[in-house]
Amino acid sequence: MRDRRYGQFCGLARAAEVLGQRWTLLILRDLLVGPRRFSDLEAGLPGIPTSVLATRLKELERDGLIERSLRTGSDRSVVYQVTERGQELRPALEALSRWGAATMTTPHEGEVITQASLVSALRAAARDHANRPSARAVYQIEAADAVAHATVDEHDITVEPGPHPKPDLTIVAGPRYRDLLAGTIAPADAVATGAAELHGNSARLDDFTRTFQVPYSPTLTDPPAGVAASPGTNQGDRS
Amino acid sequence: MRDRRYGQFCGLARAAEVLGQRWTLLILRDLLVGPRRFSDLEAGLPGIPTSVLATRLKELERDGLIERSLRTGSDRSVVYQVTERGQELRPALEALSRWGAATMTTPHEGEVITQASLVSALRAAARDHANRPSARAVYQIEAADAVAHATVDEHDITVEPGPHPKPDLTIVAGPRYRDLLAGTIAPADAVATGAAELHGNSARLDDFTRTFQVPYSPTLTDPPAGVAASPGTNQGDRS
DNA sequence: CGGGATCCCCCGAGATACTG
DNA sequence: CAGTATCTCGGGGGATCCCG
Repeated sequence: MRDRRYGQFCGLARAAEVLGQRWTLLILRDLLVGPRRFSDLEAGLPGIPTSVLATRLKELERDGLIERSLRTGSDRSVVYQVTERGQELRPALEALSRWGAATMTTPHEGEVITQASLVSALRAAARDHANRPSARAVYQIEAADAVAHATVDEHDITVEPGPHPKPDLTIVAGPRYRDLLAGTIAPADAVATGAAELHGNSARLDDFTRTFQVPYSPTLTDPPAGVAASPGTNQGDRS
Repeated sequence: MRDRRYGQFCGLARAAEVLGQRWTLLILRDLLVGPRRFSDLEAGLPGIPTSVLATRLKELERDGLIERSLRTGSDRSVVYQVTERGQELRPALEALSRWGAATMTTPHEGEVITQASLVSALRAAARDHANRPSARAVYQIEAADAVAHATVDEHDITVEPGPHPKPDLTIVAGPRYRDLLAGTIAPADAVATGAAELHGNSARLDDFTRTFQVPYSPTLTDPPAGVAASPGTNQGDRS
């Protein structure tokens, strides 16, 4: 566990020392959705070696971003959860998410959509209450095997994993779904082009796209992605 | 140059693929201050291997964050500068800087302060114009061997490297200077405790601390830093 | 002298197997 | 379920060398 320091008295350098290791940001993304067990994390991060996950969890605990606790009750298992210090990362991770979302024109081959990635993407896309419709609504969003729901009122937006019992509108995302959030496709055309399939009060789609928005960088040349293919399959949450 | 991908259709994962390599964030920090030559970057990033710097610059160019250009005129040399896509990273890097700044209670042994780190730290600390005094002012800030100046008016704050010909107030930072920005030390006590030495209109210090602010995490336990020692020496800008 | 390329060494990540 | 152990291999740290 050597010193991967940068030797600079600088906030960005300090952040990079803690967060710059491989998989660290994605582990935190998942834990910011909610407490998770070791095997939950492993399932939500396809490809991570167990040894790396174990090492990262120890480092993050040492650095004060997360803590282990023993779940009480029927299943006495270990859960990891973010500390207050870890919570403070939220604005920075959401800014990074939005920046990265500009390159997501289409999934690369084999890319999956996990429950945590869907939730954190929607949280990052949530607009300020001054810049969105004031109507209350509950949306359910489905993409590949991931499901999340968003509860919107005048003050807050909360996004949680899993389905909702009575959503006003359910949106089943197609391959070009992201273009809908980017404003490249008009909501009215979304269903026609296959960007999304709707259930429920489809008139709410307009409100939805004005409530959640991702940036769009027209100058981007995404590396050739072959077929704009199936997002693959999701592992992870017992929702 | 293998695929250090994460295999997830997720903005944060995409960002981590581009930015998560070692030294990348610090290279971008320096380039966001202004165009730099290879040797400028090398000098401003003590400890970076030239091979890593060359590799990172190629990757960043490939990913569209920076571009090489040949400087015209007397010195025909190569300069690297951020593209518009690179500029879009500013909010995310500033959020990371602020988060990391909370751990900067005292410099670790051997940590240096570079020109670019000082400039980017001040830019990240600049408060919204709704939350700061409206007075115009020019501040010069000196920390270790680094110097920067900030020009504040009602609308904007600009921070640039190097000294200013006629600052209203010059602040020479001592070891506990950051506590001043964090609000842990009252401005009136700053000079007495050695947190800062002032030249010029010292009544402006109050405005300064209300214009630039860094977060403070009281729960942090910084690893033992030995002596709260000399920040070392700065390399870098020909200012 | 600026702008790298090349070399060696070793750490850390990936992959898989195994254990409390 | 929650990790540890072991192996291999690519990439970073560090020094040196090279080219226009």
